[in-house]
Amino acid sequence: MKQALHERIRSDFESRIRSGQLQPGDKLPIELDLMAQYGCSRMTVNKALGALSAAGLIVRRKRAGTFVARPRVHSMVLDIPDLAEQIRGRGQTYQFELLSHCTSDSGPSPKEDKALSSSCRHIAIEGRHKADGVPFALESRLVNEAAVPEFNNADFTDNPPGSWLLHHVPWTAAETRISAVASDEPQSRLLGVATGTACLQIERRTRLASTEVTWVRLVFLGDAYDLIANFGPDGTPAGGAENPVRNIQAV
Amino acid sequence: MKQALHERIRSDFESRIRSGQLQPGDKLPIELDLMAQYGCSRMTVNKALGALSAAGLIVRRKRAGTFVARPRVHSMVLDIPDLAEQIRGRGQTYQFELLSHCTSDSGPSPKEDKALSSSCRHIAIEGRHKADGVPFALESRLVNEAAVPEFNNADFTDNPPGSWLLHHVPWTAAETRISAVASDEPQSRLLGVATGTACLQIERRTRLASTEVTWVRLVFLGDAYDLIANFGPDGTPAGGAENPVRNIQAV
DNA sequence: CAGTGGTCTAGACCACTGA
DNA sequence: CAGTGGTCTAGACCACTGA
Repeated sequence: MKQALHERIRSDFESRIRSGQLQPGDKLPIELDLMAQYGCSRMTVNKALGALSAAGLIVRRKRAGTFVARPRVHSMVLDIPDLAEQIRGRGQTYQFELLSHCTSDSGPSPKEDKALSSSCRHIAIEGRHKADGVPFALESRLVNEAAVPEFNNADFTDNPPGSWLLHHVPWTAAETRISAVASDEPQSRLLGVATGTACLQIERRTRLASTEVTWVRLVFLGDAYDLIANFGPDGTPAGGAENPVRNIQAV
Repeated sequence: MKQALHERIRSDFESRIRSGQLQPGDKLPIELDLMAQYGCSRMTVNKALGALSAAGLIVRRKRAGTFVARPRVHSMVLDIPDLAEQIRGRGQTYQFELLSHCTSDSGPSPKEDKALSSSCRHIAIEGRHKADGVPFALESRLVNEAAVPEFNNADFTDNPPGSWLLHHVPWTAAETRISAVASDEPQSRLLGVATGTACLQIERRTRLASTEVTWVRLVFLGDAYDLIANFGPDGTPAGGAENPVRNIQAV
């Protein structure tokens, strides 16, 4: 496949920056020079540099020129694992075990009162994620029935509800909260560990425009699960993350 | 300040998508129609839609047209807090307490053997983060002395080493690992909690091109700290995150 | 005040792909 | 095979700002 010229210019400079050949603060050639170097019009050069600027790799200042950005980090890119895919990628068997599944007209249980607005019918799911038959995570989920009518007919033996939703439901925004918690008594029983075991807890609310679609809380055994985030300057994903699942066997 | 036309077109459609007025799968007008609507040239329309496409909000297919994207999440944007800033933003006093600070020619301690390549001189720091005088996190850090010669003269009373490095050292890539751990005995003593308390552990390696700059491990009290991530389709930050620090008082 | 980037035009030819 | 987006040109005028 033939590469567009603006894309070649862009990736030329991206690799020079990522390799360290161009370091933060270094000056790039002015557009006029790049036109000559690449034998193209100014718009083509401008498109390439505009993309780098939008990605935060360079900073452009009138009259002064174009420079490699000094990174300021306020965010990074966190890879979201597909649980089933991850486990299978490690050559283990993945299994989702449905523990409970009910539809409710009333508001959510007190514990989850802020999860979804209580005015809508919702489906509540509890389940357990297993790798090679050993549980490594618990899932509590609420789904807005109005937003996802087909959810009740879904089958979760091969793919967990999260994967199913991701592939069947459009959404526009999500908020995730990551924290460490000590497992309580029921959780410990389901996970087969001592009460108070350190767990990584991930809570997420997903919306389609202003409609709440689903809320989920995942509780992972602390010594069985990691999240990995990579970033270059200003949130640009720099490299590929490897498998977030560390040592499921250690469970 | 006068807004560029391509930017106005871009934000017009972004808000229509985020508000739900345009939903995933909906078709956008073709470029020719948009030229007429906005009274501009095709390049201007193309630049606006190109930006939305690069952000993953729309999908463009030849002959078929332009459509609102069905989000596929493989990543999300995680806000990186500046600890001192966060704490002070809550009206509490922030303090970093240096517990140890030494320079070493030999390799890192066995525990951290993979942290930085042992061939270089490095500075090792141990410290404690406090909010209103109460410890809420521990920090272990290695710094490549060759990459950051000024580090030894830095003062960490007002700003922790992480903030100092962020503002003084250029870097190009970082990798972060997030997990839950149970505090060990020395950690528990320093944090003033029982051994085995659930903690959120963040490990990060930062590089400038291929040179390792610093490695850090932060251990937060689980009930004192959250991370929050927001995302729109395909990793686009959708909304602002609020303060990641939940209830420092609860320590 | 001159150098640099920001934006825009009015075209053009091409590549893809779905009706 | 025709509609749509992808890319590119050779200009233009302007806005900013640092030498």
